[in-house]
Amino acid sequence: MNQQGQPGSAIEETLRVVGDRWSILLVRAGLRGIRRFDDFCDDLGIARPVLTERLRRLVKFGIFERVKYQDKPVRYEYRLTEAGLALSPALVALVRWSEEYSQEVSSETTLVHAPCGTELEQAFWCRSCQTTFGPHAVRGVG
Amino acid sequence: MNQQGQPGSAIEETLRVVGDRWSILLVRAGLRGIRRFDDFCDDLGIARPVLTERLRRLVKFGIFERVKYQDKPVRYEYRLTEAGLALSPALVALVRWSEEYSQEVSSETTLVHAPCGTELEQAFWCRSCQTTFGPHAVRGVG
DNA sequence: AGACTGAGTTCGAAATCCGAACTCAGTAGT
DNA sequence: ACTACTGAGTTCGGATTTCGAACTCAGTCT
Repeated sequence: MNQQGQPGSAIEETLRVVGDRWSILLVRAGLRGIRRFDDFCDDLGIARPVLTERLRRLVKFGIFERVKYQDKPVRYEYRLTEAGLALSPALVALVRWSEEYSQEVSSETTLVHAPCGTELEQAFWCRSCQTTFGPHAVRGVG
Repeated sequence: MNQQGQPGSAIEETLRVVGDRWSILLVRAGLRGIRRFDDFCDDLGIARPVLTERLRRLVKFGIFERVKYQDKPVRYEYRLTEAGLALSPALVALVRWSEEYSQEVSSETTLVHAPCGTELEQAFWCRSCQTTFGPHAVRGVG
């Protein structure tokens, strides 16, 4: 609603880190338990040089950490940090969107509350009102 | 991403549509009220040929619609559809992430619960448990 | 020795992106 | 009528990014 030309808004900020064709997919793979270079490679079909560069950047921005898991031949793997895990609301939002609006693909519900198996809903939470609410009640998107 | 026209998961599905460097930014611009070709161009600093191609694709996937708003010299503008609007939870998630974890830029809180002005939190909601919960308790992301 | 593992690098070819200049229909001013 | 301007694009050559395939390098297994 306003056109203040700030240097970089919050979204631009975030997209500078994960706004390419692969980063979000890498985070998702990480959430699914994938950690090793070759496994990322096989799972996503990403070209190896691109994977190298992408992982390096995600490490630099604190989304993955490069951890030595073996000494004899030195080997590293990539684990999601807390910041990386914190991207999951965005992933969930993207999954839900495709389930609801994507024209292709039969979308079964794939996201559930682990303890009870119930389909999850995404909501915003207001601490002071103690209520959940939807996107229409959000002010300041962007 | 799998080879060829494989079904692909929900996220891959979504990212095939909005998973490039500009599309999310275009949606955000749309949310801020921008509709005209030149205005998208100026606001984002996107190259014109790329903007042309991107808008065409987003229209094809039902996120924007191309609307004639004038006859004499025929002119079109681009408006977000309902499906486009429905991407806002994802945008919100990205904004929140940068506010919380991005190392650069002083991030003031920009997203609030409109009725009361309190900073919002994003959470998952289980209808049957009647509780909110965090990413750790989500099963099946992707 | 020879084959294998796993995290990368190197390579040239192909796809994308870029800014700048151009098009095209109509409008406004002198 | 001539010029300048508007707004939604298109065309151009050059720069950047991505690609797949093959290679490296240390150590291990048989």
